[in-house]
Amino acid sequence: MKRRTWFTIIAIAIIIGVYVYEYVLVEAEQAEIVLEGKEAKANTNAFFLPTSTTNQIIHHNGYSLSYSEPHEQAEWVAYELKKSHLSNTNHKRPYFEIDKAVKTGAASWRNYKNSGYDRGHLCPAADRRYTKAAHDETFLTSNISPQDHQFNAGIWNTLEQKVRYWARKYNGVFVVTGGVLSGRMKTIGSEGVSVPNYFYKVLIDSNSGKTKMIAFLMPHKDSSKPLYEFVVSVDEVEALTGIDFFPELADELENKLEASRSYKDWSF
DNA sequence: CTGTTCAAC
DNA sequence: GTTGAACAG
Repeated sequence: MKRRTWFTIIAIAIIIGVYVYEYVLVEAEQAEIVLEGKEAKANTNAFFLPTSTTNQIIHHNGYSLSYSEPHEQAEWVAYELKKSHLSNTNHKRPYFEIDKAVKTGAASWRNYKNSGYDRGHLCPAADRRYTKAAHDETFLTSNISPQDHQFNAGIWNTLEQKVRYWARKYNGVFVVTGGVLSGRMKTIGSEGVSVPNYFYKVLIDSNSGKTKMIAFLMPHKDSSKPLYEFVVSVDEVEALTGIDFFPELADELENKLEASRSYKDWSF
């Protein structure tokens, strides 16, 4: 054979080799994500997970989420905030990363760049400070929603601090949170990330005596009102979002707790 | 705590 | 790209 023919054969072999190598890498990565998901699921209190209206639930080690592809964000993020999770350790704030576990492709952080909106955490970084890994895991684009800075640093931040206060006081709480992804919404970035008009937070405590719930629904703007002014029933959040929050709970208890908008069992 | 921006390496 | 400091509520 001519030397040129050999060059051609070797060149083709190299190209094929690279493709096969990359294919194997991607497969291995996917397998790893699935495995991580399974391990993570074992860590989460699956009993309290809501239903997914989007059919795409993802389990990370520190939280689970249901991703809405049309809105390029999670419809809910859920996690258990144990008393033992509360930590004062400081970790350096990392860059946000695209969540590779989202099969339909999670939003890029670039959508938020110069959008005028914060990359607002759903599972707050401050709730996962017990390890660096747990902290950094909250910096995935599947865990953020566009939030007005005054809102995020204001009333929403106040609510997040109250959740930590309750986790301390009641020996842990289970948290479900997200933006209300319905109605007319503004979008940001080339991928069209929806800007929710409301954010909600639903809590359940089954660690300190009788099971209790509380839900908050907040317009996406800062407020100086007291937190309890934003308390609604879980049923109201369900009606707005289409999410069924605690389907595994015994129906009688679920119906009773979710219909109530009383906050007498929660100390402010 | 919640974040963003900008300069230097 | 990474890192660190300054800034704002």
